[in-house]
Amino acid sequence: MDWSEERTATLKKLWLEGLSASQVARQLGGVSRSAVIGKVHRLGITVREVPARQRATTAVRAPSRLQMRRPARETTAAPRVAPRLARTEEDLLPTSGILDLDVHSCRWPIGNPEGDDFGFCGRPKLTARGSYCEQHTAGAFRRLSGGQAVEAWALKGLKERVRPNQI
DNA sequence: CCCTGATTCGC
DNA sequence: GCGAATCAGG
Repeated sequence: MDWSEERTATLKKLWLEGLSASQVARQLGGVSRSAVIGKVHRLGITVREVPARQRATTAVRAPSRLQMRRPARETTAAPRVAPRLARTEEDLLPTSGILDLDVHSCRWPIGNPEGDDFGFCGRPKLTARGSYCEQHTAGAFRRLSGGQAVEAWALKGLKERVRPNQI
């Protein structure tokens, strides 16, 4: 079995509906749970629209599959320097809903996750491994007149609900 | 033991 | 890009 466009779409749909990896695998047929998880990661859709009632894990890194220790890659980690506030409102306009996100989309969350306006920046990511576009990565964000320097989405109270590097 | 997702890396 | 193997957990 290969990941045809159709099967990929089905996977994406079921996963975002909140089915577990094994459930998705059973429904698709011909693929293992691992295959589904691998594909989900490559698609960059780690966070689901409807979280499973029991999220089994809390994002722990697994050691190397072999004994071999290699230098830790900095792949899924958020940028070391947290992006700052947007300088203008235009910078905050989302271009993507969660269904539009792909591997190359900036995952900066915008709006209220429980509201209709919620979306993601969606502009091209600066690097393949990173999470954000150039603006959201590079410190193009400035503090507002208040003087505070924190992520815009954190200011809106989203921080407790959204883990940007896993979206 | 059943299950969950996360991660690595040979292929 | 793919996914088995292996990890940390519920």
